[in-house]
Amino acid sequence: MSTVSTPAPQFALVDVNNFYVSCERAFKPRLEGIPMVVLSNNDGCAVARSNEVKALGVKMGTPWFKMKDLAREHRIQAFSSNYTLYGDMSNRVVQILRDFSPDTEVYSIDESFLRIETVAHLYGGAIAMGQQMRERIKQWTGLPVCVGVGPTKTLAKFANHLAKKNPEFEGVCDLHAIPRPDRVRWMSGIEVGEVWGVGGRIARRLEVMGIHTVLELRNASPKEMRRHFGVVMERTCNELRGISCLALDDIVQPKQQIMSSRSFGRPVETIEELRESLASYLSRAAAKLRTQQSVSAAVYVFIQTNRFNKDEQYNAGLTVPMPEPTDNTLTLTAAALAGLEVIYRSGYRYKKAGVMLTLLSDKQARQMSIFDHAAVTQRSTQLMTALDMINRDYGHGTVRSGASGFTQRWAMRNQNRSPRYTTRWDELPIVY
DNA sequence: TCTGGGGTCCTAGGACCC
DNA sequence: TCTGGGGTCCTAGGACCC
Repeated sequence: MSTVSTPAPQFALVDVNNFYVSCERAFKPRLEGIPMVVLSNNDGCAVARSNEVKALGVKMGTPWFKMKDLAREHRIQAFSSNYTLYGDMSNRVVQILRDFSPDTEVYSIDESFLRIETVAHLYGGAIAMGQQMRERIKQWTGLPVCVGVGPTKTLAKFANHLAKKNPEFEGVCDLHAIPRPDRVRWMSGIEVGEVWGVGGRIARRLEVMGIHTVLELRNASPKEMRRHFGVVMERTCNELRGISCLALDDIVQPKQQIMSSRSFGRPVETIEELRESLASYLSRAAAKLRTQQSVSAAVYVFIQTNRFNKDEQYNAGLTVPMPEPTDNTLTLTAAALAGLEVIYRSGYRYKKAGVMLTLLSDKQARQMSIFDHAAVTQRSTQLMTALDMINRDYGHGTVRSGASGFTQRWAMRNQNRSPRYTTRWDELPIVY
């Protein structure tokens, strides 16, 4: 009989408050306290809002043109998104977190899960550990984070929500440290739609069943949840009860599909411009494909008109199988453009186009086709490696296929992007 | 004039096989 | 006249996430 008891799992969820907004503020402290938003690609929607803007009732995803009046009235500052900067800041936060616990899952650009049950005591417990994470991340990157701790991922998310919304937690909430009656009170005060895994659709159906709050979902029967909504909801329900069903995904799995698409800065009608844009998206997707050392056996290409317009709509997509899996930008581009020829119809004003690489597999393990030619494959790999190196060192798009065009009049709008402070020598911040 | 982009997992139902 | 049923694989679509 073993006398060694494994400690119960303890998950921490660390997320950066208003991540994109906070990244901008880290380099322009004068923006602190000023209402501001960061806009999606094409300066379309607000995808990050400062607390001041949230207080004005602006919802996530509000189109910028719809809030212009409000913006004028309250002097809301708007920034175009600067993904190079955000990606780099995100990596810095993850580096810091890995020092606290090696069992770290990077869940999204601004959130990580950590398993902390074996290390929390080194810092004086979960709450003290959370406070030290906050301090170090603030000091080293300038970013504010909140920490939620619980026995399951779903409860850690819930705790994080409490930490974010309620100042009395001082940015760190450990559910275990909250007395039971208080936990019940917190759970009964928050809408069921806030639970991780419960989206708008399911929340509405739950409401009809009389389940309105987190507590009511926690107290529902998991079996019944499964009957109505499937295994995902059964798991969510169990996780709320403290039964851990979702493990930490600390090993990064290669993506199963890689997408690149954009809305155009203005309507596009000609096939020439669609060709250019698709070639340019494809080179991004293929570069990502090579980064994860995969090859793709099929390219999906699609074009769409503006669904918000009253014009006649045309949406089309086509999957083009590759004769053999490849990571070569030029081969994949040829396939995508062949697909475009099939689906293109003239006479429409296109708003968006994109490509998706699918049927991905590991490049090393790939089956050689009988037509495969070692020398050809090797030349292709060398060419792509050189391309990736140049674009890495001199900025993406430095070397690209001629098919992607030179003027790129279809390119997205991006009117107010901040400098890429941390990744470009010529855009370094200057301190006077 | 202006409305993002990139993912995952699950399930139902059809195709196909024996 | 009688015209099965179960298993597996694949795909499309729905739901969710940030």
